[in-house]
Amino acid sequence: MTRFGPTIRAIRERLREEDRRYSVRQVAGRVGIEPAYLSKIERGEVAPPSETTTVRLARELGEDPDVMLALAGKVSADLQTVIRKRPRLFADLIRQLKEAPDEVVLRVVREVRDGNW
Amino acid sequence: MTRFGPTIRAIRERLREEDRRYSVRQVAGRVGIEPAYLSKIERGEVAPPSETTTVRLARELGEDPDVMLALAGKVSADLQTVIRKRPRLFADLIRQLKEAPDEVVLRVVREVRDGNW
DNA sequence: CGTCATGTATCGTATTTACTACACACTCTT
DNA sequence: AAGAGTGTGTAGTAAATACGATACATGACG
Repeated sequence: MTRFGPTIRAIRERLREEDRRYSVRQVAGRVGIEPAYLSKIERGEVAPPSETTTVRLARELGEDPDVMLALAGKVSADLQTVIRKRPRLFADLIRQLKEAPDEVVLRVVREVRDGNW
Repeated sequence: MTRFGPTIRAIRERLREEDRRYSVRQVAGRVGIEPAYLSKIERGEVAPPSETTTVRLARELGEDPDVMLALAGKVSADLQTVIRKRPRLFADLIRQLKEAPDEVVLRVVREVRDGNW
């Protein structure tokens, strides 16, 4: 059901065509897990790894951690912390934006970024 | 470390002063857990319960589920789903609003609610 | 005084999460 | 042809999660 593994594999293999340092073994080594484990992750034989491992993997492969976490079915712990500090506010906000088109969300992001509060 | 248990206890005891149906046993019964378990939760002897149980408990006690989940150190699964569908967008938005005062967030919520997209 | 309800102590467990360790077969290079 | 490197199969595990079941002591109540 999860496309996490295959996606990782695709990205790694793409990188590997230009750089031999992107073998299962070497990547696993740099990320700090066992090669056999990475292999299983890539084939979806096991569930996606922990947040920490997922983020390290994302960085190693030059991908956006938040996107990879999403593929792994997770939401970064630091985002959760922000939400948990003001649950009503953020719950409302997120539910409000649930169906909103990308542009609307983007406009809000920019508005707040540039906003002089 | 977690104020979840004591908060639940306080709320339940307050309700109980006016209604005997808010004993550990009866509440546990309606929520669908063992009284002994609820007792341990309230005293913080065990970690806060699962999302499902937390939400049922919140409803039973007339409290906001999102707030109770926050106290339990969790973020509602449906909010996480929303975020996971557009991780970059929502990650940006939330980090952007991390330090923003309540009013600013509130203004955004209203703006989007009334917005005619 | 008996019984009924209260909260709690104790013990146990199924399931999930997140991995490690080792060995093996195959391929590629030199 | 030998060695290095490649991916993977198999087996196992420590820790966390999320509870259930039973029994027990205490106090209130009629």
